[in-house]
Amino acid sequence: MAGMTPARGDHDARRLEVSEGVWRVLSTRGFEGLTLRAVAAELGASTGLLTHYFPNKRALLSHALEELDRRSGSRPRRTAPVDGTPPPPAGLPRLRAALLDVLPLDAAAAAGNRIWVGSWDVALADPELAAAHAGRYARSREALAVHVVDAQRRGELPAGSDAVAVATAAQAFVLGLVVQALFAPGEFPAERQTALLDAYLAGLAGPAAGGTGG
Amino acid sequence: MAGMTPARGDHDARRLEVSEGVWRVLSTRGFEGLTLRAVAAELGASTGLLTHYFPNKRALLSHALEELDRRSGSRPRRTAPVDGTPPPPAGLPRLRAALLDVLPLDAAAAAGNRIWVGSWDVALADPELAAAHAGRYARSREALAVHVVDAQRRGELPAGSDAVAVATAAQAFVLGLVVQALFAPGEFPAERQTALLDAYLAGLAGPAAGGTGG
DNA sequence: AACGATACATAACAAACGTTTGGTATGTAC
DNA sequence: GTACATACCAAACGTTTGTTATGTATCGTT
Repeated sequence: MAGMTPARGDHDARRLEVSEGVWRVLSTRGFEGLTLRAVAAELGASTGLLTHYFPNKRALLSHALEELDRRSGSRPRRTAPVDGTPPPPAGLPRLRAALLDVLPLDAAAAAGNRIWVGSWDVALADPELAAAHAGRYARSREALAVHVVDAQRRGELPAGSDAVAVATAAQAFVLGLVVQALFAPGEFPAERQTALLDAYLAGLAGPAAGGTGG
Repeated sequence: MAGMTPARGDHDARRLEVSEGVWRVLSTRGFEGLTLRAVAAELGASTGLLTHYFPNKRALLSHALEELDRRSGSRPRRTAPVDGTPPPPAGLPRLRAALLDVLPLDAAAAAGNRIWVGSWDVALADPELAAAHAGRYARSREALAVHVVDAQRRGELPAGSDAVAVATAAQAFVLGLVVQALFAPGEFPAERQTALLDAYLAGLAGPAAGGTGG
């Protein structure tokens, strides 16, 4: 059953397999090492296969990044787990879960984050990719802001502060922690990352007392 | 014996001019667009000039990054300004100044940060560069920790918390803010970056205001 | 004036790159 | 069975890359 007809699902499935090869090359050799030949070798195929499913290298890369975003973005493990585990209650626990989802707490998350961090160089030099990235982070901030508002309604976070600002700051915090953890994985095991995040959230909840001018 | 060859300073000065060309190419075209010919064209010279001052491309890049680090790292504008302005007092104000120095508050700082963020991809794929980066961030954290300790001694920050953890978290915060500001400069003008940082610092100072003892 | 080192420019080099081309095998439609 | 589209592989294309080789002008020293 190999090399079959064009059932539409097969085509998209094959494109996803190719994207997985792209991920593997990116996470080990970086964008600098992303060549069509490297991806083809990773798949045990030829470059002809790649050009058959994608018009050019940019399309190959864009699709891989979009697919990676869908994987780790629209289906967060901790916010809405796939197994029987119930999701954390709305409000602060769910904000915490969403932020934990970003961190490189295991090897798979580290590989994904390594790709994401690596993509920043090429994205900042390519307006189209830059817009895609900016949109992604804006959407992520909005999602976090919803959790912040929930937490404020429940009294878990001070009600006076700007929810969007809190969400933006929280995302900045985890993004920066990702970078540091990738460069010094030995110094940033999962427990330390979690502890740092919890300390950050405690700082948000702590100064509650009423007015927050500004 | 003095000066049998062209003055040593001239040689190093020329290497720095070359590095400036490297910066210009990196900040506009990214690491993907860093080629010897691009740098040569940027300098209005030939690739022969580059190979005369650097043995190969990696050395060219390493030197440019080290020089960039020395520029923005060992000579922070706000922490120890060059003009007559007095430096901010030790403790929390100086911590704030050091963190502000990281942010892309003007075009020059944005260009430098864009290079730095772009370097992460190639650095994560190159053990030698990765070690250099990890060392840089570790040193930066230590410097921040000193300011945190100062602030704790002065009662500007709660004395109970781990100074290294606070410094690490603060660096994560500004690093992540850098990334978001680079991708959405319109949404993150200097005032907003400063406001977000000040809110973060207020959160650090806030929760212990009364001193719960111990 | 002659010399050797320095400071480049010019040109060539093999390797690697993204892309194109031509071919084969296989499946569906009629 | 003919016709046509899909799914690839293998090879080649022209370009770009980092690097090397060669030439030449300049300058300090003798």
